[in-house]
Amino acid sequence: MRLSRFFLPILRDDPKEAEIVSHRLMLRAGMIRQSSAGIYSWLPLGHRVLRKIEQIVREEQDRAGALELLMPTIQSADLWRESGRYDDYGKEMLRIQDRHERDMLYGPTNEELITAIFRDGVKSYKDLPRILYHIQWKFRDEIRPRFGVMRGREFLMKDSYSFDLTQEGARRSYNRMFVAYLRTFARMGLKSIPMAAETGPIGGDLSHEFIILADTGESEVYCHKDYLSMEAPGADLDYDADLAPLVQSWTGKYAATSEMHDVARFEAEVAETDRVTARGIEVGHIFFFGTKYSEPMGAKVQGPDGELIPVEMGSYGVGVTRLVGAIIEASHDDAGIIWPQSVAPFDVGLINLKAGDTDTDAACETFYARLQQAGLDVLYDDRDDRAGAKFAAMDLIGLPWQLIVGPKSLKAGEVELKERATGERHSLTFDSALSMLTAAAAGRAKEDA
RNA sequence: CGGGGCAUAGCGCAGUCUGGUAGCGCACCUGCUUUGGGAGCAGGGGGUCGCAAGUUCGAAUCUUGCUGCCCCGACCA
Repeated sequence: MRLSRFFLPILRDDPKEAEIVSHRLMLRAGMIRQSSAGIYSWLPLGHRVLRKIEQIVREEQDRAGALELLMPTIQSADLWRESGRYDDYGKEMLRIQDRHERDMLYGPTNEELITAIFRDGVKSYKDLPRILYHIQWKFRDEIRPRFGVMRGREFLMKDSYSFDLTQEGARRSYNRMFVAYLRTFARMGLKSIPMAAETGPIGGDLSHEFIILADTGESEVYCHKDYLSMEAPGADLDYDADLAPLVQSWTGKYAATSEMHDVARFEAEVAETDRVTARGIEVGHIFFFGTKYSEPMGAKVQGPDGELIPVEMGSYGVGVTRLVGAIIEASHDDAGIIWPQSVAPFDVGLINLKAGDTDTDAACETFYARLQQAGLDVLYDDRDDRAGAKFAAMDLIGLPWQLIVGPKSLKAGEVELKERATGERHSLTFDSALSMLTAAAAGRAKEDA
């Protein structure tokens, strides 16, 4: 993509309404614009990141055996009356009427809808277990939206729902999603830690929040320091194997958000030198809720003995739009965003330091073509602008690599390759730079495999 | 929903107290000079001053009502 043809409305000054760093940077980098409180338009740069995150989530869901579908944003109130939540949900739910004055709502979540779909389509225990998911816009009329896309009213969410015959089966589904989440967040360059969360109506230990650590995170978290060095399972993981030991290894030590924090337990279970107190952002939440919806809504299957059994369900959410902000909170510096390679809107920014100079232009055109041929996503800054302005813009939007091409280095037969994360710059031939870049991209592809 | 604040050009702001027909920086357009970390000079374009009513010869400025947005708290992926 040539920057001269792209839509990238960068702001030099901080918009005053943006308090936290991710919100400021997203506005300044031309990723989003606010439409109204807690509702945002995603501009091309932001949209690219959103799609990349969505795709990683999708791939890991698929890998774990979940099946993608797509449910509507607008739902009928009748379904919610079946579960009893129409009256319980309160003002967070956006209620609307169609032209026939039928009560409708903009879905804040999809338990009712998925349960209805499931109940109409599945009658036998032989069709279990299943995990279904979709990635869809939700609306929750938060009392006070804030922090940009981190707590918007309209947000993109991946929500999965598991259906099992027994609680033991539900635990296996839960473990699948648990492990899928470890991989999902790791692929985005995030350190995520599962933390025990408030258990639902069923109780038990099947509820976890996935927290990523960021200095500017909204909640205080406490955990054993071993979690910081644990590696998410690799791509060779067999989801059909018994995942319980793996889940156990990620839940065996102390980890809690401030709501669940128990100082006495923390101090008893974790040696003083192993205690970590940090700040975190919740990016995923998984829980088991048994027959809460299947019972009242009649989602039952026939068991081997012919009896009707309400299915055991769980639900598993990932805040896709929130992740965009969360990644920035976890990865930025004074100059701007620092995208992990896997979610970066482009792999590399090609900077023409002297647009209009025949030799430099020609070299850049060649490099641009060759980078693309190598399968790299390139943002080519071909604008006639000052070097400083180009550096500043490229640092702000945070592409992982900058390939800097100017007459001086060209004369020496070289280009400069700058790594955004470290600021390190290497002078080298274009061919060497190209192999470094393709190696970095290959590394990313390998993680994905 | 309680408390506080803001609303003037794309962004950041001044002007409001003391009414006289809108200004600054950045961004944008044109030209010249510049050119490796947000250049200089000159010339330009862009605003129903959030909306509505009122007071007045005259309202960004005063009065009343409304709306939107932000911050702090209770709630959340």
